[in-house]
Order: sequence, then C-alpha cells, then structure tokens
Amino acid sequence: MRLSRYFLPVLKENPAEAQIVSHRYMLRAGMIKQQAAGIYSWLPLGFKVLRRIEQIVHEEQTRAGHIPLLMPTLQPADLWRESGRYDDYGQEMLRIKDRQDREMLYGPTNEEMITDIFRAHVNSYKDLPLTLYHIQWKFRDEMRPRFGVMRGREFLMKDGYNFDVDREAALHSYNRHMVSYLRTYERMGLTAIPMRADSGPIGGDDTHEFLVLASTGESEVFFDSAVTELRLGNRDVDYDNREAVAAVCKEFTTLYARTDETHDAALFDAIPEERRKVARGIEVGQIFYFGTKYSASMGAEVVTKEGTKVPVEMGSHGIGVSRLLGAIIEASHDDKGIIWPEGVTPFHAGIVNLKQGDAAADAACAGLEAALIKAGLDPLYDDRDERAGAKFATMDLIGLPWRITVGPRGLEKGIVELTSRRTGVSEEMTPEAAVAKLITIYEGHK
RNA sequence: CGGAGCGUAGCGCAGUCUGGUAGCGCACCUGCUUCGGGAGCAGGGGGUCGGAGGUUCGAAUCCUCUCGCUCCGACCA
Repeated sequence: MRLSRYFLPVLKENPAEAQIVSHRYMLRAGMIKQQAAGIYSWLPLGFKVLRRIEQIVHEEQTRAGHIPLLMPTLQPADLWRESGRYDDYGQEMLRIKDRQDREMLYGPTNEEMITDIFRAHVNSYKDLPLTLYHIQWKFRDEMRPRFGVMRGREFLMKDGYNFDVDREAALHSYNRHMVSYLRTYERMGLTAIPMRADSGPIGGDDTHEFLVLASTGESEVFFDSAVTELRLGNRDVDYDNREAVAAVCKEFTTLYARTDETHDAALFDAIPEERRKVARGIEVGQIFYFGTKYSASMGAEVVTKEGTKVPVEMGSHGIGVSRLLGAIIEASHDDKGIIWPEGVTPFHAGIVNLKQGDAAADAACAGLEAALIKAGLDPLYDDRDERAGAKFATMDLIGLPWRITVGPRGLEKGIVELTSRRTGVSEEMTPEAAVAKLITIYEGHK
C-alpha cells in the first residue's frame, strides 16, 4: 500500500477525551473514530488490526477442533425468557421493539441462542462432543463506557460454546479452550495469565479469566511472579488427548494467580515474599464450565448410550476481540507511539523514502515494495512528499515493527537501513538482504 | 445511577466573570526557499459559538429548558 493513496488520518495532538495511552494512540494513529459513547467506527488501519486478530482467533479455534458459525446480533426476547435471564440481565441489555411491537434485544452474549440451535438439531450422544463459536458484535449498555475500545458498549467478541455428554468430557472441553487461548494470546505477542475468577451473571462452577498485566487494567490481580515466566511456545499439543491437555492446564494454573474477586490472602501469603505480586490487569478472555444451567432450563437433551435422556453439559468461552487492540497497545508502546507485535501488525514493514522525487530513491523504494509483496508480505510505502522527520514520526506512531529507510546517501553505497521499532536498532544492508531478513522474521508469524 | 465538569473551524484551545457583532496554534489551499527526526517566509479558505426558547437596542457571553460528551464512584468481555 502506498501511503499517498491510503486513508490514514493521523493526529499530531492528543484528543482531549482520551485518558489512557491505548485510546490516545488509536485515535492519533487514525484507527478509530468515536460515533457515540462507547461506539466506534473502525478506520482502515484499526480495521486491519482487528481483522488480523480475528484471523488468529479463527486459526487457533480451528486448530482446537471448534466449528465457526454466525448468529445474529438481534435476538427475540422469548428465548431469554426461557432461561430466565430476560428479567435478570437488567439495564445493561439493550431492549428493542420492532414494528409489530415484538420484543427484541441486541445480544450481549449467545448462550440461549446457541442452546436453541443445538436442541433443534442434536439428539444423540453420537453427535458429541461439539464446540460451536462465532465472532460477532455484542452490545452491553454499560453505565459508563470508557477507555476507548477497552470498555465500549458495542464490542467484537469471540464466543464459543461446548456441548458434551458428561461432566468429564465437558471439563476436557474447558481445558482445551484454556490451551487454545494460551496459544492465541501468545501469537499476539501477549502474556495473558489465566486466573481463577468469579462466575458473575453467566453462572457456573469453574471459570478462569485471562489477564494481561498493565498499569491501566481495571482488575486488581494477585499472583506468584513465576507465572509470568510460563510459555506455551511451539509445543504441539494434541487437543484430543485429555491427559496432555490437562497437563498443560495444570502447569499454567498451579501457581497462585487470582483476581480480587477470588483472592485468598492466606494462600497468597504462603508464596515466598519476593515472588508475591500485586498488580493490575486487563481481562481479555474468560472460560466457563456451567454444566446444565441452560440445557436444563431450555430442554437441550441428548440420548445416551444407555438410551436415557440427559441435559447436555455445556460451557462458554469468550475472547474480547476488539478489546485486544487496546490491551496489546497498553502492553506494547513507548512515548512515540504503538509498537505492534509481528503477529498482529497492520503492515509487516514500512518503507520510508527520504527524498521523494529522487530517481534512485523512488526506484529503490518501488523495488522494495514489489519484492516484499512478491514474498507474501504487506508493506506500507510512505511515498508522500513530506520531510524525513514527518515520515519517521508517522511510522513511529502507527507502530510498524520494521522500517526500511531509503535515501540517496545510502543508495550511493548500495545500502538501505532496516530498523526495529521495538529496539530502535538500525542495520545497514542491501535492499535484497533487507527483504530476506523480513521474510525470515515473519516466517514464524504467518 | 450518584457526584463533578465540558460543548467556540477537522484537531487542541482562548474569549463567557464584566453583553458591543469571533480569535490563536496545528491541519488544509497557493507560491517560493528548504529537505537524514513533525521546516521557514508570504498569501488564502473555512465557524448557524451543541440545540430551542427567553431577557436586551444588541447574546458565544445573562436566564430557562434540552441534547451530547468526559472524568470520579458503584457495575462489567
């Protein structure tokens, strides 16, 4: 993409309404535009990152054997009367009447609807296990939306629902989700710690929240500092192997890590003092096992091997997709702007032409752009007729992890500069070497 | 929903107390000079002062109502 033809409305000054760094940078980098309290348009750059995050979520869900579908944003109220949540949910649920005066709602979550789909089409234990998920816009009419996309009223969420024949199988589904979530967050460059949490209005017996540590987080968290060292890495976990999956979960949940809702001071104090940490975190996901809470009230039953009917065992699992944009920026930025992890960056590299209009520089940039595209990468070439400083400032702000700087001075020696946004370290090399190095860097992030 | 603020050009703000016909910086347009970390000079365009009513010879400014947004708190992916 050439910047002169793109739509990237960057702001030099900080918008008055943005209080936290991720919100400020998303506005300044031209990623979002607020349309109402807690409701945003996603401008091209923000939309690109949102899509990359969605893609990673899809890939990891598919890897775990979960099946994508798509449910509507609007739901009939009657479905929620069956589960009893229509009255319980409160003002946070946006209620709407259509022209026939039918009561509708903009879905804050989809347990009822997925249970309705399940009961209509599944009758036998032979069709289990089954996990269905979608990535869809939700609406929760928060009393006080804030922090940009971190606490919007409209937000994009991946929500998945597992259906299993018995508790043991359902717990495996729970564990499978935990591992798939660990992989998902690591691919996004995040350290998200699973913490024992409170079940809240969804209800249930077992639940973990995934927290990204950040000083601006809304939750207070207590943990053993050793948990932050744990990494899933490139381990090839067999998602069908209950013991293997459970072992990973055990590894990640044995050390103390809890939110303030479930914090136990006695257990916490048993940790060696130097490893005892109190910090703040951003919740980027949550998994629940809730058994037959919805299947019993809504009549979602399957026939077992023995021929008896039992309500299906369920759980639900969510990832705050739009919130992740904010969480990633909170966890990865400096005073110049965003620093995208390679896994989610909107463009793989920026090309800065220091002297637009110089024949050699123009040709070298065009050549680099073509070579990167040919290699399957997605570069952003700043071909604007701007001074070097303005181009650097824009690149730093929008946070592309790698920048190739091209100028007449270097070209005389046959070299360009490849600069890491994260470390600031520049290396001089030939254009061909820069392309080769970028290909290598991104091999692990495709 | 309780408490506190703010709405003036695309963005950031001054002007409101003390009423007199709207201003600054950035951005934008034109020209010239610059050009390896947000250039300089000159010229130029753009605003129903959130909206409605009222007071007044006259309202961005005073009064009433209303809408929107932000912050603190309680609630939450």
